[in-house]
Amino acid sequence: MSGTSEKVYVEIIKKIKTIIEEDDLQAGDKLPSERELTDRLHVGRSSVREALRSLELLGLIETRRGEGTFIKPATGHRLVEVLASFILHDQKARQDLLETKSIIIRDCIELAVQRVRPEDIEYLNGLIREIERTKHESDLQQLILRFQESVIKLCNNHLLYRLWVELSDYGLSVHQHSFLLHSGECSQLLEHLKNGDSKNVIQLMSQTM
Amino acid sequence: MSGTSEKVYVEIIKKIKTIIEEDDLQAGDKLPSERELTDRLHVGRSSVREALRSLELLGLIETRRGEGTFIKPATGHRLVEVLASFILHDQKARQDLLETKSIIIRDCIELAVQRVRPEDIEYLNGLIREIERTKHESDLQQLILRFQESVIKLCNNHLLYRLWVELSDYGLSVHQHSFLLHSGECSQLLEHLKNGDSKNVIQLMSQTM
DNA sequence: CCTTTTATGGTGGTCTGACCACCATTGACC
DNA sequence: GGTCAATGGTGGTCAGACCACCATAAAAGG
Repeated sequence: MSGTSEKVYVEIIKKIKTIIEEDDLQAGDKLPSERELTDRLHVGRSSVREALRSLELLGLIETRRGEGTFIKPATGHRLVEVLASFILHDQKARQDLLETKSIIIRDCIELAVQRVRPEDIEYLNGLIREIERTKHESDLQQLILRFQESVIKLCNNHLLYRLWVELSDYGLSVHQHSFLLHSGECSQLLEHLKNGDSKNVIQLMSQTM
Repeated sequence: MSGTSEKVYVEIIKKIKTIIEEDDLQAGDKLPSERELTDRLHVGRSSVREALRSLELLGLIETRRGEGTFIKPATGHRLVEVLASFILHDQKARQDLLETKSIIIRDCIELAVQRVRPEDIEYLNGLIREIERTKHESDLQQLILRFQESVIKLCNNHLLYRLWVELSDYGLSVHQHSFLLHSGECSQLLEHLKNGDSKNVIQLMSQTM
């Protein structure tokens, strides 16, 4: 007859969300400790932990032993990992994954060529100069990955960008490694981008599956 | 120095996945009880519960008090709910959402017109006949929703379809209600589909935000 | 005075045991 | 044969205990 038919741990998740909003907590900020939440919400610590563990698996928070629980910047890594391992069973699913990623890339680039600004070009130019200067292989990979991400980000749609990131991670869990452009292709891509030639940009980025 | 630096509840999730694979459990099947998992995996029941609650929040399993824990068919409802409430804070995010959904719809339709088969047309025709016969408002909404879903599904890419579903649910949590076609528009849409006229199909489906 | 070391309190991580509410089945009763 | 109560299994929740880890403060050393 009471109001709360919801499970306690789901209620706690909502309360935590309320706390975040009321205290205006941002990514990186510390949440109240498990024991404090236990006292404030009048529930058992195990229920608090069930709520926190769920949010952790979703990638929304991060717990550091001996320190506390912290809000994570919104990326769906863990989520992807779990969903991927549960969902990517059959061949059809993998094929759909590749097709979808290809489509999302195309969508991003089409928006990108419309929305790219001079300062974006300048930034990418700087990256390419760094890429050409770099001697170390590991640094090179880092830079090229950042270049690719930056190109996708030009779509100026964070949700679409995140979809790309998640699909890339899905793919990673299938292929075990990611595909990077060569340094020469980066400067080619930038040229096409400057010319508004979306077709060739898409063709290049589609290699980065 | 041991192998397991991972948290116990994450290990348990992996073990559960293994159990599902080895026993070839399908959606709807029952998982071992919490106490049995406790014994089999040599861990505490609270850790087992942390794992199960996490999977429940992800929408991968369902627990029924007094009965047991069951595997759910893969849909991301709860996930969407949680992510939406946590992520959809600012106006930009909502704008990105609408744009992304619009793009995904376009992608689905473009694939759909390439892949639609005669039997699909026949099925949609049947739905339209039902829609025209129906008198009850609630039945009508159900049918139109199924029609819209069926059209999206024609893309024959389950991942893309699920993205659409999730984005629709996101949108639902913003708008509090969904937008349906009118019954007349359904038959118009089917005509365009038969003619391979993706532009007009996209235009109609884009209203269903 | 400053640096290093040690002690301490707070934090998450895990396990155990207990009790409750709920459900399905069984078996006694009518 | 049908009805209903007892029973055992299940998830739901709580309380307490102990451990490992971290940051800080206090004490020791230079």
